[in-house]
Amino acid sequence: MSAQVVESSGRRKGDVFDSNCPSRTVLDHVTSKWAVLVLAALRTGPMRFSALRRTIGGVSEKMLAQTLRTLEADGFLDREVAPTTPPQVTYSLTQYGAELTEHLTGLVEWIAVRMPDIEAGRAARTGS
Amino acid sequence: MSAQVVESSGRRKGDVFDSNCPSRTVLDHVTSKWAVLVLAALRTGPMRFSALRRTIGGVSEKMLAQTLRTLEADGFLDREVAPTTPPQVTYSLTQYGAELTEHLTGLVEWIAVRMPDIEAGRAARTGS
DNA sequence: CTGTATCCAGGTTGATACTG
DNA sequence: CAGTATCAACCTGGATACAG
Repeated sequence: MSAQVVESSGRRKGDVFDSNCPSRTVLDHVTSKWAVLVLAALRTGPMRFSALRRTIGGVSEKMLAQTLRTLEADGFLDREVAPTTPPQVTYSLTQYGAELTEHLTGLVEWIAVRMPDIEAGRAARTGS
Repeated sequence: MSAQVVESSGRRKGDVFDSNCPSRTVLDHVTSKWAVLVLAALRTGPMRFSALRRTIGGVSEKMLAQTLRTLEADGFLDREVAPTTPPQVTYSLTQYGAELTEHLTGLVEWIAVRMPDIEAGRAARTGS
């Protein structure tokens, strides 16, 4: 799993530490402010644009659309348009998206659970 | 684990979907471009400033220092200064930092492993 | 409803120079 | 070595208006 080709630079292929590696681009995409929340929201099932907008507090239409397009281009999201009037667009996780989201939600839930301890620690350091 | 207090807004306490929740701040910190890489780098052991700078491709001194200060304030990093000349500053993960990093590296490694498939999928969509 | 286009303010980043 | 200060450039992101 960690046995990989070593280049002259001393970095491994697929290494996120390499600023020229494509995986850095993907990493930036999925760890972007809104992408994390979009993926987390879709984890429980497909959602429409407006539902995502309502679920994710503080997101603008522009940022949501932009994030959705990026994630779709990366192959993490499927976009399905119902030819009705008005149109209904539903987003869902692809298989890759679902795998990715498992890792992300693990992170998100850990933060949610540990948040009280984190804040307490911060307050203690500020106080001392 | 998922049983939490429901507020009038319909959001759960500690919910990252709430734009006013402190956990959103922490989430933004740890998913920021450089924080992910700093934490991943420190996973294998303590490192000094210059070593981090070398390891993480493309990071500037300013951004590295800024990221380190944020993570330290959040309680994920310890900063130890050796009173020598020139000074040597070593960074290491706290217990929280180590837990957090486990989740992050899971994500990072998944991306590294899946990268070929992701790129192939992207190429296929572009071509069609 | 689900976007896209445009404009613009503000924050983030990087280069550079400087300090302990 | 390990930063901090400053400044300009870039990009992000929000508001608004408009389109399919």
